[in-house]
Amino acid sequence: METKQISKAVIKRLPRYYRYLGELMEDNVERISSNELSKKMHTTASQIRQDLNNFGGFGQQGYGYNVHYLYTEIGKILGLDTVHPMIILGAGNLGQALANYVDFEKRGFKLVGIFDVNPVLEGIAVRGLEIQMLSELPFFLRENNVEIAILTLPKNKAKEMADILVENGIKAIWNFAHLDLETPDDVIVENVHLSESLMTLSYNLSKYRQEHVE
Amino acid sequence: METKQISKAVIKRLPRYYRYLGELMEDNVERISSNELSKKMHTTASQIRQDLNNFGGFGQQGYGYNVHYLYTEIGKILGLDTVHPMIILGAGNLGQALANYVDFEKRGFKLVGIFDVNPVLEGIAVRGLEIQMLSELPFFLRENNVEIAILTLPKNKAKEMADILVENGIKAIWNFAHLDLETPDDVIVENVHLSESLMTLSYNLSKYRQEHVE
DNA sequence: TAGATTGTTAATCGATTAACAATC
DNA sequence: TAGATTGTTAATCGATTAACAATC
Repeated sequence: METKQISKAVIKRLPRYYRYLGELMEDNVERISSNELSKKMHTTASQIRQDLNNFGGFGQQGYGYNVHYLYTEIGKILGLDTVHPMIILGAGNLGQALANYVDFEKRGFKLVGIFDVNPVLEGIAVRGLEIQMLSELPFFLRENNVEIAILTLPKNKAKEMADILVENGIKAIWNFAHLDLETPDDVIVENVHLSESLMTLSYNLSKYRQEHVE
Repeated sequence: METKQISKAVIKRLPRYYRYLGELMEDNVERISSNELSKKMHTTASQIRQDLNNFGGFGQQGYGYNVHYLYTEIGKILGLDTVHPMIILGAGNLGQALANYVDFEKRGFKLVGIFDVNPVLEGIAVRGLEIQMLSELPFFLRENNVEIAILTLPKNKAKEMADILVENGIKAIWNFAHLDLETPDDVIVENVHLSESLMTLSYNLSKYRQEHVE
């Protein structure tokens, strides 16, 4: 349907615009020009205008952008105007940390289930939800409407569970496991590879050290 | 000193090469060609050769790359051959999750301290380290050699603490707080904005839905 | 030696920045 | 109307892919 393909780079920047606009709203700023915003965000006004115009003309010549309007529109583009039921697979520290992120629910990401393999955890409540056994997952998926699955399981288990998720019609996986999931094209996977992020940091640190040896 | 500037895109790919090479080693694969590796990783052989040649000629014509050698060399480039003492600021679920990542220590990222504001947590042991009060941080930094600080504090507190870290000579911050830190140029900041990652997922989900309405 | 595959240069593609006419 | 600032086209820059000579 949509033919105009929007680049990944643009999409990755949208949530950051959204965050800055939210802060401007908190500061009761009513309007902002691409130039002012570019200074705040350490980017170029040109990029901001180009990015936004992928989705429509949200501004007004001679005026700039209405902060509240732009915030709402970017929210819609990001799909934050609808509820996304989600489940967490893996109730370890990371899974529990994500379960307790208050901001998520505020943005429409509603946690409806949390699962683990460890029988010791069964029935323990996290954010008002009792931890269920992973073996109950297929049944749960058939009985409930779930959009997003968060994978905070170890590598092997994650791979296995990804297959089960796909079989049961899950269309989006937020993957924290250290592997690249092999899923059909119509399943959206967003990876968070924490160790890779830390290695990037380490690279920059090492490079800096090398360049500044006395 | 070093003048050849290596692009951020290349650096972001290095940890992924490192991961795949590690898996190949586990499978006892001795050598691999850029072409074979490109198929495994869903990228192009050309990109792999270009990326690696930023750092030197690690391969051999007619043979390919020795897996173990390349793994070790990329490890060195990423600074994984030295120990990086690090501290965690924020002993909530996320901080504790990161503290318990076994893989980090294996790669030289050695946790030497964990701090929080909450007095209730004081003295509780996480991975063999007693949680300390954030007020003790400046003293700790003067007495101990710390390279990396992991920020898993809420926004406001994170901003305040970043200043203290910089004042006390910390050169690298792994930032999980939902804000862009304002730090001097010689301080390396690597951001993990989880909510932005989830919004990207949400965008793709919404777009997919729009394109497939019955 | 012949075959394979790298390292590297050249061509293409895409993303960012600059410029400016349109318009509020 | 004059000034400001967008939306958009054109120019530049950088990154990816293709091609091939070098060489193991």
